[in-house]
Amino acid sequence: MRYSRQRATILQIVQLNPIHPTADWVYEQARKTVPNISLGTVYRNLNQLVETKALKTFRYNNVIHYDGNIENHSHFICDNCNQIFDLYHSHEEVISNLNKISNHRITGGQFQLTGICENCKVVN
Amino acid sequence: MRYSRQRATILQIVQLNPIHPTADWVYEQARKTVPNISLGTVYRNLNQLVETKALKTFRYNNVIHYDGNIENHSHFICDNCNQIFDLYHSHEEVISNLNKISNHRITGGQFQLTGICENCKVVN
DNA sequence: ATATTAACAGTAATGATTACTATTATTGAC
DNA sequence: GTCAATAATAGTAATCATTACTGTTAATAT
Repeated sequence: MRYSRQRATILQIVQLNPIHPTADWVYEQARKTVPNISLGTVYRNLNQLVETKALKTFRYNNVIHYDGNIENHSHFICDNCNQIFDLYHSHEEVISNLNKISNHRITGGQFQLTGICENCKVVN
Repeated sequence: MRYSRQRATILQIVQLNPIHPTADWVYEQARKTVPNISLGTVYRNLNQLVETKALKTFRYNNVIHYDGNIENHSHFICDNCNQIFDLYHSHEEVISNLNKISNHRITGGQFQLTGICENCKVVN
């Protein structure tokens, strides 16, 4: 994999903005640094970065979100403000509990939680 | 909501086939009963049935899957054969545990587990 | 029986993502 | 430093699941 300014920029944008951005958001940001970068380049590089495990992804509302946080964690999405928060808990524990009640060999999983975030709680 | 043969057929197909079918699969089945049903009708009715809580949905691999099982349950997808299985466990317990470690008010969630199913376990 | 209108079939549009292609830029060897 | 080989790019076209639109059909209340 050869160096490119575009890829470096894209990686940095996702890593410095822990808001779980979409390709389109990354594209808009990247244009500030590399004005005529193309959306295709953004998608291609994001996918490469996911492949090399520099980034993670998940899908929410039909759209792929990219995550510079590659630790094992869940996502909590506020029903009120739609912000996406990271949620740290023992995935191993949940998975080992599920393996106790199932005959499958469960090895991984994605947890997407919803509710009201701590900021919106006061209001609602 | 007025009766229609199309909607009745669609509901029955999803309810009788607990394979978490996609709109396209439902469409192909429905054509056997209502030969010139249109894909748009399938989508419209599936969405209506979700709205009236007769069906549930989840997204996997970019595609919406419909589920006649409206009980609270998770999905386990085999990495080997890609079959989607239902997984019953106490969502309440997982959620209450997460609420202990989080300041958000977590009320619901979707759990998508992966691994090797019991059928593929023998081979792999 | 008939008027009202929800639901339909068929088709066009949408929106996120991916594929294609001629051009540009990185990199390793000289 | 120069240059050849080719990975990566910009720009654009294509794809694919899903939704929207429109004139026609059919369910149902009177």
